[in-house]
Amino acid sequence: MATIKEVSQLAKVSVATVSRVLNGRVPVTEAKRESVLAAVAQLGYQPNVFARSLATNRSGGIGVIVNELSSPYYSGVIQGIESVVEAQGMHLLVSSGHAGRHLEAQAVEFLRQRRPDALIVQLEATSDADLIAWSGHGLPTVVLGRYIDALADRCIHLDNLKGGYLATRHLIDRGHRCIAHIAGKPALKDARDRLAGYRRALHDAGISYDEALVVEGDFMEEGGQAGMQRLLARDLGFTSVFAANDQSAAGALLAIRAHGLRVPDDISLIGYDDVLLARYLFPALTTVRQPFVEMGQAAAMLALSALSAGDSKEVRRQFDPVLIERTSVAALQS
Amino acid sequence: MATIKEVSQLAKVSVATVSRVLNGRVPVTEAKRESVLAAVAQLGYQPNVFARSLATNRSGGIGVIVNELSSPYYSGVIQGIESVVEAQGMHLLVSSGHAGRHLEAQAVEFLRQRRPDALIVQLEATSDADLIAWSGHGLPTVVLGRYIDALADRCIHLDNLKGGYLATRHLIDRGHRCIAHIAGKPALKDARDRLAGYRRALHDAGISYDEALVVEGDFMEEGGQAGMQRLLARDLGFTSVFAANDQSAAGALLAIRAHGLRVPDDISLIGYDDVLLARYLFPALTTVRQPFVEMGQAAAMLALSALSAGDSKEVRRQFDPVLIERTSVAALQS
DNA sequence: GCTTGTTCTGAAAGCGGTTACAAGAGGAGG
DNA sequence: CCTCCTCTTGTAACCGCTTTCAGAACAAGC
Repeated sequence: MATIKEVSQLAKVSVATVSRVLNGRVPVTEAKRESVLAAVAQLGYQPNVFARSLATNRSGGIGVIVNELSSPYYSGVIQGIESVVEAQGMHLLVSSGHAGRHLEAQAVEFLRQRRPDALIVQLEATSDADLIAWSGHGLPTVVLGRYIDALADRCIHLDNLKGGYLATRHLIDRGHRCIAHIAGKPALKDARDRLAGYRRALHDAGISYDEALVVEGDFMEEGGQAGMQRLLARDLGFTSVFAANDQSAAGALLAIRAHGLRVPDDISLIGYDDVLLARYLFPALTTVRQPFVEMGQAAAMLALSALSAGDSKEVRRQFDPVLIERTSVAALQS
Repeated sequence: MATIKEVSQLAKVSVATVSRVLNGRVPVTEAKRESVLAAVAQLGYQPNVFARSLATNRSGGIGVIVNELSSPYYSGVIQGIESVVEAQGMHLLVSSGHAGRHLEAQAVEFLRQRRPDALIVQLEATSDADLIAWSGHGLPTVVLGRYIDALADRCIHLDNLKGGYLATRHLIDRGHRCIAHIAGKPALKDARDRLAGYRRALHDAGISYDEALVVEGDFMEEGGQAGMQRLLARDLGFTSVFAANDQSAAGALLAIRAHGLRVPDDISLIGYDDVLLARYLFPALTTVRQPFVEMGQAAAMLALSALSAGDSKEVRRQFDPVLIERTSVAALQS
């Protein structure tokens, strides 16, 4: 593999000049520039990124941490990040598969050692305080899926309260008054916010909140299924269910069907996220969409803007959930 | 950020000694070793990976190229790769979103510049010859999802012919004799192999191959839907369909339903891949599973073994498809 | 006690770039 | 024609680590 020195010899200039031509921020005589370029082409020269990073103390990499690479949520986000990072000639360092506070911290440490120029994290178990401490530590950090006051200009998030409101409101608009909710683990802010949205929508419609109509799920199919079974066993006469995410909704669907009821004829069902499977469920799931890819792109732009002292003002940080109507919700005959 | 020099001064040894205790392949007196370790701990020292890479000419990174990060196929594969790569203390450099020969080559070039220690590629448009040429170029390369003779010990793949056979055979075993097939683009080897498996199963069962029963899809929902419509329009009296992947099957399901028919009562349907949505379709899709995560892990192990002059013999390179029975296939009353 | 052999250790030479600094070239102004 | 500037260029000092090489230290053998 050719080095800058070989290029400089072939082009009959100094290595400094080669470097200047390649980096282009210092003017170089046209004749020399061409000579260098010709030598570069002839040798197929490619700068050694290690040497460059050592000298500049920049890696050209953006670190990304998500909980699970293969989940439909995060993979959309990463896709979004990747598209803008790579368009900037930078690369992605990914780390995943870390559930729990300790493992998350370890993942951050792991990436930090690789010295990315910026970090984008979507962490669940880590506290706000830790996040604040880390991002103060010299490495520009973008926080995905959470809003932290102290890091306001570095947070990309979606208003989950509004999303929960939207979903519940949709059911109310269709005539439903008795609405159950399969929540996520209360440890997750997303889950709490969606629940809060649910409660506010009920409140605004003058429907009183009934604790018995809410069960705790786990954002997974099993939890949705189990939650729905408990709900059905209580026999409270609800006509619709808002599940805190699509997977829970899928589980709920199974339980409803196993109970001999039909969606949406007997029970209307609405999910959250709009992942791929929502379209494929039968009936196709009405749900609340989170723009994963766009949020990933925004996160990447924010991270990059922190590097180039650029235009972080223009990056959108808050995203709105939007209702996607399919066929799992029926209007109630009244 | 502390450097090795500061550590050496604090520990009152030379930088060489610090390096030796950190890398641990050269013996160091116990007293000095402890002194160094203490200094490292006190300073919170972390080696600079750029300098290390420059000196050793190893990056500690594994490059991965896939077509689409957010697809359920590839994200499973990446998950698998990531788990073993990170367990080895190495990291992942990912690049995606490259459809077409030219962009694929560009992605390879992009990653090559970052000098990963090995490369794992799942490429569709690139020819075998190019792959052979690239992998001869000094960078250990593992090829996913394809079998190339010249690279036999560097290929991880699944026997798609067997998978196609399995699917078709399953329908035959259930009494079906008139079986349609929604294929993938013939440019893709996977698609051709599955079709070949379909034909062989028919042949083995003494059923003659009817070209009119096969339509070309695109591995996506739209293609599956359109293909199914064409098939139905031909009115050939088939009782079952083998779709070349689950998404096509999902599309086909839509078309069947739109035509006023039911699955599996009127038409049995079988897919391929066993991605998440297969379980959630209604009826749940009988399909052929590809072990994505395991294949990713195998690819990573193969890549790593190429570095450590290790035990590549033990890595499994060929994987078998397995039939997953759900409820989209009915036995034919005869 | 001296030689020989075996470990350990430190000095210093890379690895391949970037960039501060100084010097040369050329043009403008007096 | 000389001086002063400005614009390019080359030299060389770094960036922080690994590793070779040679010397130091120590144990063993005679």
